[in-house]
Amino acid sequence: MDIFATLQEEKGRLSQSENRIADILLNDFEFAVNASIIELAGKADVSPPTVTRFCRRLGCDSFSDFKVQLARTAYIGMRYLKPEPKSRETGDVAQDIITKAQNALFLLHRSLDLAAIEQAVERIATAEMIYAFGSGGNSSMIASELQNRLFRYGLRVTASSDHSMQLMMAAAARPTDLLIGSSFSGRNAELVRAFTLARELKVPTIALTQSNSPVAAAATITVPVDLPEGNNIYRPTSTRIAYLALLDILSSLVAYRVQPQATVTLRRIKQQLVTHRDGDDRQLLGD
Amino acid sequence: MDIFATLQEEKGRLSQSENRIADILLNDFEFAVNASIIELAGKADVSPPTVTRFCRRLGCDSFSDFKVQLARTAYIGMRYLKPEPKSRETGDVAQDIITKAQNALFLLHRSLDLAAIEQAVERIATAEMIYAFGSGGNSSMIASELQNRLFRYGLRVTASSDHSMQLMMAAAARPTDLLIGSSFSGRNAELVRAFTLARELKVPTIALTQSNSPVAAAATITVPVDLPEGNNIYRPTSTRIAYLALLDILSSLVAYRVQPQATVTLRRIKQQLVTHRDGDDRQLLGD
DNA sequence: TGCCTTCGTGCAAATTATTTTCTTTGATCG
DNA sequence: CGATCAAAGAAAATAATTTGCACGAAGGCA
Repeated sequence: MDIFATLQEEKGRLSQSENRIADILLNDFEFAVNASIIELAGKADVSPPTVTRFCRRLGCDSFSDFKVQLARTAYIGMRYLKPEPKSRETGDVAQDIITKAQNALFLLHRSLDLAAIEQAVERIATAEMIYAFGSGGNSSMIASELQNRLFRYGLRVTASSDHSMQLMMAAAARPTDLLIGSSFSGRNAELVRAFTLARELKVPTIALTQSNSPVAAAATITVPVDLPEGNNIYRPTSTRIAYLALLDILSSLVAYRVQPQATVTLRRIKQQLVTHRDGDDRQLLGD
Repeated sequence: MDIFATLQEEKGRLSQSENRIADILLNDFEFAVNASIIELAGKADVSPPTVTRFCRRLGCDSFSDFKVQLARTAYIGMRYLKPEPKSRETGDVAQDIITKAQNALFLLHRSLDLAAIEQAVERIATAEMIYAFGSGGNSSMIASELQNRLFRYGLRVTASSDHSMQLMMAAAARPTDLLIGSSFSGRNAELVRAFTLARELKVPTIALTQSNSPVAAAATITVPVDLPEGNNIYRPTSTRIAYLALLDILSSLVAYRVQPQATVTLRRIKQQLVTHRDGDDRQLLGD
């Protein structure tokens, strides 16, 4: 549990003075991590003991424990408050992208719906056939990644980014099968259509998408991904990285769930690769 | 600049006592961030002043500044020392994957070769035609991502994951064109063959791969990605996320480089999507 | 209305942590 | 074999943090 999450929860229950401290944390965070308790107290117009009590309230042992926690979290967690990269220099752009990506991961982690994930894993692990759908570049990558992951565990899976094919596949699917669809925006109307058809045919569906979106509404299970998008049109979507991490989580859990089968299949795949390539065993399962 | 990087540099120039302190940082990091100067000094069998001097040496103002810096960096930077997730519980697996991903990004950032990136960007921005190659699931994703990104900026690009096609395309390419190949392992022999052919034909090549690998050796420019791989076979590769971030960096820089052209093309693509879909302007460029 | 309790707060003292200064030790080099 | 210097500890000085206590305001209850 990180300190900003706790702060969020406690907020409202805080007193006036404590609120002033909280404001400084949120507004002048750099100052807060570097300041001593006296400086911080001074800036918030409270006495040092009040700061100590504030820290305790947030679940820290002491002021210095508090600062450490703060520094930990904030390295990642606060950066999304900073808008745009300093310059177009290579180094700055790189820094900005890395930070945003780490941040997307941080926010994803914070907002993960574990119950939904568990349900989804169960469905994936037990489906007789899996159809992974996604279009538009980003989501189509997610769909083919799903295929790329799941077939390694011995599951039957195919991916499609073609709307017509998706509809036809949905029509061909059976109630023991499973549709998984990804939509970053949640407003892919064709995916909604495929999901709706699946519902009529009693084929279960999993959506990886924004909650409260048309796609989410049309699915049996929604694994929500709710992230703020940056607004630089050149800088598409650290969201993609969050989705990929979510895929990692899902497929790792699926792997554990179907373990014996997965080990055998992986070994077979690896053997194929090694025999077929240059015999170096260190290589990855798929380059 | 983070503290572990500094530690790396200074190492060797440190005295005996200072080395003992450094060891504790590296081995029992959790202890180090939480300990007081006295506890830390005690554990390292040195006096408190020695610890203070050590902190100064590493570029910090004081011990507490040092702790803050440490906490900041280490939240991400040290986790790769921790081997495996605590359990197979959903929450732990999620935590583990997110951490590893953040970590891969951290390590990527630390090891980025900015000069190589700049050279690559220049080549990409000025190529008449770009061929993106990658195979085996992971790298093929990178190749198609490259296509997915670059075409948006008005560049001419195609991707292939098919070895035979890659060879034929390399044979068809001209010196004003560009081959970009990705290989996580660096030992994709077919990619080496395509690059070698390109070299004979004076077609420039960019490799996104491990340095000191056959693929790197065969390329005109190598943008190195050197990351330690986790060894859980079920958990393939937060490396993929690092590659994707690198792609983000490259393509953002390319976008800046070819700006006017990029804006026009993006607007056209967006217009197509909006007209074609449900008219909601908030959607992403490609779902 | 008036008393009592509770909570939030600051002050000052006590405690603890950190840094500075001074000194010793041990190694290196002419 | 000293002279010099870096390294490191001891003790003192300083600064930071916490604790104990008391006061005052707000709200509940007779």
